[in-house]
Amino acid sequence: MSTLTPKKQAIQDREQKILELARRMVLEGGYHGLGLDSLAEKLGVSRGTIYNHFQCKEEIILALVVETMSKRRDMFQRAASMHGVPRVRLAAIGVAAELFVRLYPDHFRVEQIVKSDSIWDKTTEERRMLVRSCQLQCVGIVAGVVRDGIAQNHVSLPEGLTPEALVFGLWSMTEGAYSIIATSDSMAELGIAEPFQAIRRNIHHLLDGFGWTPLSTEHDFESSMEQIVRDEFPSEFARLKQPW
Amino acid sequence: MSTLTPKKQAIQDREQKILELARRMVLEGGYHGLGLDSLAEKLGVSRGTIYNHFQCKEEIILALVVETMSKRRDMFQRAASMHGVPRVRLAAIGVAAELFVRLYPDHFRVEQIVKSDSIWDKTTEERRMLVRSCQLQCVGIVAGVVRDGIAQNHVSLPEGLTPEALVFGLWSMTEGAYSIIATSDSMAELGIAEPFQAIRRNIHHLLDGFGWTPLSTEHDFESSMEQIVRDEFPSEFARLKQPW
DNA sequence: AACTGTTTCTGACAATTTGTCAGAAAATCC
DNA sequence: GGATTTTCTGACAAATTGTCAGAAACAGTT
Repeated sequence: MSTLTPKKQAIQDREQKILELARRMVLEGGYHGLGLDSLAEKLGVSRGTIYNHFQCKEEIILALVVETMSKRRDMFQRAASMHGVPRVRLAAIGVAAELFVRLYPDHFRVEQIVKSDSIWDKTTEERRMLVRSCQLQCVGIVAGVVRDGIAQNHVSLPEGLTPEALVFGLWSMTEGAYSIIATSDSMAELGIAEPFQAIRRNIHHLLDGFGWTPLSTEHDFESSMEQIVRDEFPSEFARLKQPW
Repeated sequence: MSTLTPKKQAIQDREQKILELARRMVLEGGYHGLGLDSLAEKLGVSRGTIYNHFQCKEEIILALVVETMSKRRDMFQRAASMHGVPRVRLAAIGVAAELFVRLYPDHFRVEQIVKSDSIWDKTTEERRMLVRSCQLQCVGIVAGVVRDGIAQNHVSLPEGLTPEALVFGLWSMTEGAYSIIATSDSMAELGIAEPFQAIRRNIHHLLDGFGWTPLSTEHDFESSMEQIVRDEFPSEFARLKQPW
């Protein structure tokens, strides 16, 4: 049941190759960097063949996003299931998010492109559902850790603020920060020498603002996070170019 | 010296009309919604005439972004020069930022498009400089208020954290939040019923985390912000569709 | 009003690029 | 080895961007 005919296998392999090539092209030149003619040539097939795999160019890009989001969700899941107090597990998810954008900057960039370009109309409902589902899962994983923190009396949210609203804050800050970093060609010019460190510290202070114990004044989260990246994400850590 | 010939005046007026029409088209269909053929037709001129105003399509879009950023900078400037303690002035800038995205969602969306699409290569250095300059000014305005807070001993930043790094945190959170709101078609489904309120509260908690007095537990910033929007931005307030 | 040099406008043209589809080629089955 | 199904190709249509030589409109002068 799992063995495919050689032909079917070749087709399946090609789909992966299409996505790999497409990602590189989108990374280099955005939406317009992805030319189906050029893609087909690089792949050694005709353009028609590509349309056997994907209904249109937009579907290829959305497929890239699904890959990206699944990858992030898996890393989040790994981080959230770590041992430790909720606030450290939340820090672990932060580590995962940072590792993700630093190791796969091209993934993040493709996500950005999809966000703003109006490509959604042309895509299939099926694939859009996949994107939405990944998003919900990511929020759910983080909200779960927040609920653990509440259950263990490490934090108590003010009246009317749901765990999801706090997740929204964390999500917003990381999303916005990575987006600014990715699009601004000189962070130093803006007066921000080490943006990744700056964002980690801002996140700590946000959680401190909610009174989530242990506070960052009581616990050295910078060290914790460095340990997490070494222990929980060893292979990813090894592939980092810049030091943590 | 300031009176133009009727013809020159007409040309200048047309440039504004091009931008107005272009913004509407980009808003509706993103980068591809802006077709120069259709734009020319709506304007009652030929496509060649449009190329007399702008070197290429990308220049039009970047011109839209310059309009947007100038508008925001002016609102920030107005908010920052308000009377009051620094933390309230910072809240006023928050009000300005929120007002801006709520009153001019199309402006924000055009900014998003420019961010991810790779249109920068084709644009002129001159206009890119304008964008960069607006960005620096916005950061500078906010950082100035942060410095005021430090000078008045209302807050003291931890070792190694510059005012710009704190601004980066505020900027990231608002930017990310608005981006998520703009692209996610159902915030409610994610468990966030009132995203704008959620983000205001997250910002308050972030500043609380830095120990910036008055803390949000000591001062009712929600009321302050409502008062600011009424007093300092009366015309903008009147144009809000949804209640504050 | 007529003449003249300049500015502005037009629309046909070339160059790209996306998506389609009838027929060719290849693979699979019996 | 022949029949049937699947897959692939490349020519075609349609849309869109940017160019430019010539047409039209304008402004200044006599």
